[in-house]
Amino acid sequence: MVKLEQAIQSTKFKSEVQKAMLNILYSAWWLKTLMSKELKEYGLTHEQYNVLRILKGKYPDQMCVRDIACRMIEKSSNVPRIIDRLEIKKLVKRTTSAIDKRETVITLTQGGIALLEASTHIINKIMEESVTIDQQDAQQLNLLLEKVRVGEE
Amino acid sequence: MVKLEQAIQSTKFKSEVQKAMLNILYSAWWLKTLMSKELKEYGLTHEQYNVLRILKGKYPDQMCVRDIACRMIEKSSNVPRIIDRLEIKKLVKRTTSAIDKRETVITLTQGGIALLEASTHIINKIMEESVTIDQQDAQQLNLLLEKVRVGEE
DNA sequence: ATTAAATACATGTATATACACATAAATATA
DNA sequence: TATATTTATGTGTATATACATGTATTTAAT
Repeated sequence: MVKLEQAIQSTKFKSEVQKAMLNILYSAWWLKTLMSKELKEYGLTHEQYNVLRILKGKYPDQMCVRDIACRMIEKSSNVPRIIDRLEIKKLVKRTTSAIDKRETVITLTQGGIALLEASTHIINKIMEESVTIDQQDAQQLNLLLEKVRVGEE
Repeated sequence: MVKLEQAIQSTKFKSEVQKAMLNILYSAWWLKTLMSKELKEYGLTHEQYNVLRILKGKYPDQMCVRDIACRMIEKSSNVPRIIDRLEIKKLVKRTTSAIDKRETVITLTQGGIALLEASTHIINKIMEESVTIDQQDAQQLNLLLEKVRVGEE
C-alpha cells in the first residue's frame, strides 16, 4: 500500500479533513488510471467506456444525448464529442428523433455491445483483484463520501 | 445531500464495492468543480493552483520540474505545459540550473505568492463551508481510502 | 398565427490528460 | 577518451474538460 504521504510527498496537512479531500482526488486518479490501462487494450478511453455502459443500461432502448449526459459521472463531459469517436469506430449509431427533431438518438451497435461485454469482463476482473475492501468497508465508505457531499445542492 | 443514485441516475450497482468506486470518482469530480469555480475568480485552473501550492511548500527554495511532477495528485499531469501558463502570467520564473543544465528551476514570483495567498484564503473558507464532516469521520475516510488502494505498487 | 423563450445538440477555444518521442546534458561503461 | 545509457525537460498528437456560443426546433405567450 502507498500512503497518501508517499504518493504526493507531503506530510503536513492543514487538517484531517483537508487530507481526506486530497485522498479522494488521488484515489479517483488511481482508479481511473487502473481502468484506462485495461481499456486501452480495447481502444477505449475511460469516458467512452462510461458512455457505452450508460447506453447498455437502457438497451435495447435508445437514448438521447441529454439522457446520457445527466448520467455521466463527470457532469461537464462533452457527450456529443465522445459520441463522435464512438461513431467513427462504429460502436454506436446516431439518428435524429422522429418525434423531436432536436434530439439525436444514440443506438448501440452489435459491435458496441460485443466490445463492451469483452471489456467489462476484464475490467470487473481487474477491479476485483485490485480493490479488495470488503462489503462492510465499502458500505462505510459510501456513507462517508455522501457525508462529504452533504452541502451539495 | 445528493446521493450517488440521484447524481448519476442509477440504482443498480453490481456490488457495494463497485458503488464505492463510482462514489469516489463522483466525489472527486464534485470537489474539483467546487474548487475550480472559486479559482476562476483568480484566473487559475485547479492544476495551476496545485503547482503553485507545491512550490509554496518549498519556498523560498526553488524546485525543478521533476520534483513538482512527483508531488502532483494526478501523476500524468504535463508539468512543463502547466508552468508555461504560469510563466506567461508571471506567477513563476524559469531558469536553467547551473549545477545540472538539464534541470529547469522554477521560482515563485512575488505576484505568484500574492495570488496564491489570496486564493488559498478563499479556497480554504469555501471548503470549510462545503465539506462539513468532523475530524473523526475524516480520519475514518482516510483509513478506508488507503484500504481501497491496498493493491497499489 | 406570429413572436419570444426554452430546449437539444453541435461547434469553437483554452487548458489539461495521457502518452510517444525528441533533444540535450549528465553519468556509466568499454 | 569515446560511446552508450540514463535523466530532465520539452514538444507533438489525440482525447477530454470546462465553458461560451451558434443553430435548429419545440413550446409558450401574445
